[in-house]
Amino acid sequence: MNKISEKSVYRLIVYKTLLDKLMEEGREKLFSYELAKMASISPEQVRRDLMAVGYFGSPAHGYNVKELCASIAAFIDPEQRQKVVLIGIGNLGKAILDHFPRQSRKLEIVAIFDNSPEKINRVIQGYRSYHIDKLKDFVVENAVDLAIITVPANAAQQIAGILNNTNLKGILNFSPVQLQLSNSKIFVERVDMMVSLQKTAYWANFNR
Amino acid sequence: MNKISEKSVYRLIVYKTLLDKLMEEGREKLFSYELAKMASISPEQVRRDLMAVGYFGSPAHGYNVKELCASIAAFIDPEQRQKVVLIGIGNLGKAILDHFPRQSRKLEIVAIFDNSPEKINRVIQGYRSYHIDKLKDFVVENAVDLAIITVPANAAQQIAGILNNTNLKGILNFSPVQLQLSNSKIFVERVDMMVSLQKTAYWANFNR
DNA sequence: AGATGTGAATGGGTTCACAGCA
DNA sequence: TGCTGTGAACCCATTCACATCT
Repeated sequence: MNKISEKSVYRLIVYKTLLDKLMEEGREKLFSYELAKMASISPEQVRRDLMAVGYFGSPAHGYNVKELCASIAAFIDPEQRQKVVLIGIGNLGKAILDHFPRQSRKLEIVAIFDNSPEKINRVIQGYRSYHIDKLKDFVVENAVDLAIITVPANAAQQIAGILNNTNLKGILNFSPVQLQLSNSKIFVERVDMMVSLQKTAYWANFNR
Repeated sequence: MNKISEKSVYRLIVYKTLLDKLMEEGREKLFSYELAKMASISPEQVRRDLMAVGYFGSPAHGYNVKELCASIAAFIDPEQRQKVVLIGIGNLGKAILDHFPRQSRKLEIVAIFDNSPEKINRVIQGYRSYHIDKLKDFVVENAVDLAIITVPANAAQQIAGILNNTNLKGILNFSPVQLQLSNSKIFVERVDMMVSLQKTAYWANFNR
């Protein structure tokens, strides 16, 4: 595997999302500048990113949408199906369940967790819910790959402690807390909505 | 104002969030490496970022938490209070209302919008809701600064079109769509939870 | 001694510019 | 002609290394 930057991977996923939609609409080919415009990125950047996936377009006709899509998928999608758990069934957790693509080929939510009695041992939005006490055993026994943390700030580090001693591979952390993990095998991605909002406020006020 | 990078601003906001909590806990001083650890960043990076805000610590005692906090606030917080609207009162919108700091000095949600009859003309989580038809006039008449978009994919571009012709300064876009705006005065920050999840899946599988 | 602030070096990411192709 | 793929140049971000301070 060639080395590739975190940012390129992110953009490839964005391209893939756009291409999926184009494909549905029956689009057959497109040029780098078209994809660039849709993603608000320079055409050179798009071509540079595409070099990594090893699919080549034609100067005359650009890229074949279907083939390009397949090539990017081959590059970014994990080989095996990934088992995902979601922890924290509040509004944010439910929002993610809403957005989660049901027919995703590669990512599957296998269980959801909370500590509130009225939310556990039920089926919520089609997913089976359990108490957090069951989290550790569940992750270990089912070889869960990824966890999405959507619990409030005060509970986040406790969850991290539980997950720290499992074979988990990655965490997507939406809680407003920087998790401290000693297990450096676990990749952690953090998304803090309030930090993003403050960032927006800063740049909106004197952009440039 | 010295030029500063987008990433530095983001980190400064993270520092500020951490320092606020330390201050509440009564912490009085700290060293760069401590802040670095909490933010999972190198100490040099922290010091470099702090150069931009113009607050200087002492080699013997590090930084005074309260003063540093105030300096960062002076640097990143907008001068005026910013009026914010939220568009889309689904689970995601409600999640943001949950997380929104009520006593924020600088950011204030002044109204929320949706197109569903049972969600409008009410008070939801303490915020007044209106139909999207009212959005444009509201933004213009109240000189709204920022908009948070949490509507589904199919409605997002329509909202962007409405906001495009206002004096709005920034948009935080949570919808899974790259908004096309002709008004380049508007700063747009995009957060796509599903792209973040796929990114996590990629790096979790062969991290490094 | 053990921090800080910062010039200099390094490393990565993006854009430029152009050869090559249909 | 008008695109693609890509070396080279440029630019920005991070880290190193060290003079400086208490």
